[in-house]
Amino acid sequence: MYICKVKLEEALKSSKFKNPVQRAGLNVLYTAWWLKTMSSKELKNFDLTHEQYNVLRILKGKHPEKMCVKDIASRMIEKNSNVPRIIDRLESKSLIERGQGEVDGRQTVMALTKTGVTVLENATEALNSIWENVISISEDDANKLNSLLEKLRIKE
Amino acid sequence: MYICKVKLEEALKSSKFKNPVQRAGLNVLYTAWWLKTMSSKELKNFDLTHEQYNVLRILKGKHPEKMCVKDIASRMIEKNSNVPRIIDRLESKSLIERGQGEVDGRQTVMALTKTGVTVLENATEALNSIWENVISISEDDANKLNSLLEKLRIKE
DNA sequence: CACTAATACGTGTACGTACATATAAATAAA
DNA sequence: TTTATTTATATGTACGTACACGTATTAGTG
Repeated sequence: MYICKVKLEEALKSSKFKNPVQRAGLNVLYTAWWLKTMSSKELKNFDLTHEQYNVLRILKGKHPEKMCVKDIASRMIEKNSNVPRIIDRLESKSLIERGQGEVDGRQTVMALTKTGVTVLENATEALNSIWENVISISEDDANKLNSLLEKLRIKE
Repeated sequence: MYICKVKLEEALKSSKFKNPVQRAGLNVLYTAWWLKTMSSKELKNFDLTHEQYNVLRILKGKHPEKMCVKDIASRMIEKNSNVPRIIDRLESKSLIERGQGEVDGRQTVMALTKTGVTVLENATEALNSIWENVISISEDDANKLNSLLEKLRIKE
């Protein structure tokens, strides 16, 4: 049902990898694309992009407290996300409410609206369900995968 | 030296994951961003984006044969890449030469120029070196990682 | 307090993605 | 061969990223 459930060699139509480490790097990039595409297709039903969903999910973590742009940015998966623009779209869809910070006037602070909470809950349910159905890996293997990804990123 | 060499919890400032599978999914997404950002910073020295480099690398695989847009697209990591636009930029930098297909007039075919080959070789050397220095995982673990990523993507 | 530096956001630009649509050429069908 | 369909590519739009720069506000310094 879902696209490109294939070995890396088939996905890239290539079997010329320098070494297992290079193959692993490309495999991570390809798997990330696969995950993101799969999730995006589901989120489209809720008129959300992957990034907009991510911001809503982050806001939910503190709800009903307000968060500022910087705090949201620091929790995004992609660290260079241009949060103000993502916020613009969420606000125009009335999923968040935005205002100026009272303590620090430089800050823009925001929180989920009631609609935002509802949309997020529905989207999360759908997304969790998709992930459960599509990602075929045991909890045990997931733990191993987590450990290896951190080995890849972290020296020592 | 390189950004965000930290556990996922620190990177996302969150430790609330639904289960190891969700954590693994987010870990893949974050690691991919990390790899891509690291590579892009290096490729910038050659005035290339990650995607432009990818197209050059694909063309190199058949060089000096020409390839058409479709063949390149099918080998890209991100399967929705808008190849014609990436090609535009490579052509304007004289890294590839583009023409109409002779066998099939619908096709746009292209090949690396001499400059393209040189730039690619230099960029590849730099990129390989960076990956070797920054990715801290043994070949053995890389093999395990490859196997787990495919377990994640592929049913059965 | 006045002045400077740092910080939080906003915005412009180049590039890329996702997707819909357009166009030309090749292929299939009548 | 004429018409219809498919295929290969190009292009327009909305969205996001990466990065530079501008502006307002706060914090720090003399």
